[in-house]
Amino acid sequence: MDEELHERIRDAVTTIPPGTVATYGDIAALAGASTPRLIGRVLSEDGADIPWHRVLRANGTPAPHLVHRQLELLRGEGVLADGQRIDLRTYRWRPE
DNA sequence: GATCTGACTTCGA
DNA sequence: ATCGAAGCCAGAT
Repeated sequence: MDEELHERIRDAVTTIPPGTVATYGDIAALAGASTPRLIGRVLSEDGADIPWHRVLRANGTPAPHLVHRQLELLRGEGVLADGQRIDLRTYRWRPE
């Protein structure tokens, strides 16, 4: 069922605690997605009711068009970005 | 149906 | 550090 994967991705993103961030690859692996691309696609479709701003790219930088928005939202949660890149080793969410 | 596009990642040069 | 190519999924044209 594709819908299950869809919801699983949303669930994984929603599971990210505040003040923490995760990469697309992490969400993909966590949700069982075969490719991180699905994460971005799902967020663009249903990323309205979930903390999509806690999802960053592999190098710690948000998407090009959302970079400004991301940094602002994250800043409000206590996640300070070093200029344009976020310290993944500091803020990266790790599932227990 | 085929083609393009898009919140991506990873490797090699 | 920068660039290009390949792999991958779903929706839109």
